[in-house]
Amino acid sequence: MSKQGPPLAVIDLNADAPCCPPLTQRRVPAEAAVVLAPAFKALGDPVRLQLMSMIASAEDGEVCVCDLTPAFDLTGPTISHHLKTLREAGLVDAERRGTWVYYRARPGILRQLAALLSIEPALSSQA
Amino acid sequence: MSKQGPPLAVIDLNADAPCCPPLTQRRVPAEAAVVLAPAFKALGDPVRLQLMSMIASAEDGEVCVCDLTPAFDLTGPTISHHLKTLREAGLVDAERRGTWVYYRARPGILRQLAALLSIEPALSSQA
DNA sequence: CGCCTGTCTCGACGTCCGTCTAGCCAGACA
DNA sequence: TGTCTGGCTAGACGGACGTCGAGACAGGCG
Repeated sequence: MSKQGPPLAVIDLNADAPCCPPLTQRRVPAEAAVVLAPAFKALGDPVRLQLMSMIASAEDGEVCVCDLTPAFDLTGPTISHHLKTLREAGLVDAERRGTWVYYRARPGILRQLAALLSIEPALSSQA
Repeated sequence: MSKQGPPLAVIDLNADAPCCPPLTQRRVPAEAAVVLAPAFKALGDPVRLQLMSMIASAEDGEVCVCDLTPAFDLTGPTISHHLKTLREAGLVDAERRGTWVYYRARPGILRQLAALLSIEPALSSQA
């Protein structure tokens, strides 16, 4: 392990402020690309994109898995697998309350991705 | 073929206006998810994310492949393959001029993706 | 005209992904 | 306490993906 220090830890996907300027303005650093790419990858499936949308647009900010599963022509385990992928990508959080499991979006990383793709300059806290 | 009208053709990834409201506001329709997911998938690789960034942030709006290849520890064919993936996802355009091939970003689809992830309401209708 | 440089295409190989079936665990209710 | 329902995990299989090497094609230059 001859890693040269911890240059990766600085990238916080849950921070409110974007980690990097939009990719149209400056080349994305390799470290940031390694961290952010899995999030894009997780959204790179039609089912997961819809799941993410259903979770993020939920009225109460959260959705029961029991409402997610019947919306697709897929078995329960498959939906569960996709939700796990979204969870491991840091896009959603899961919480069990009684009988049901509820999923909730993490706005921080969504902001990161949006900022990276945005055409406008990053008008956030960083001066 | 008892399709009720053409619901798929309306999704134009190169349009300036977003095809759908942000995914935090309304569930992404299945048709849109099928069209948009491949673009996210194409960005779901660290190499392609950096390639996309290098192309989109280029000074002159375009980059020569000969400037892209040496930036990675990968062979020429592999970079070419990644560029082809970006091309097939509609994210970039390629043009041969003389000896070299130049790549250029397509801002339309980038806007689509950014709008989909944005937290703010869609300020689309305004031209 | 012939050679050189730059880039893409094709084929191959190992790995990862999406989906399924089967089975297990946790909580609710009688 | 027994049973039912909801959701996750484990294992397997077919297909797609990432990478490479070899070869082909286009353009420039002497």
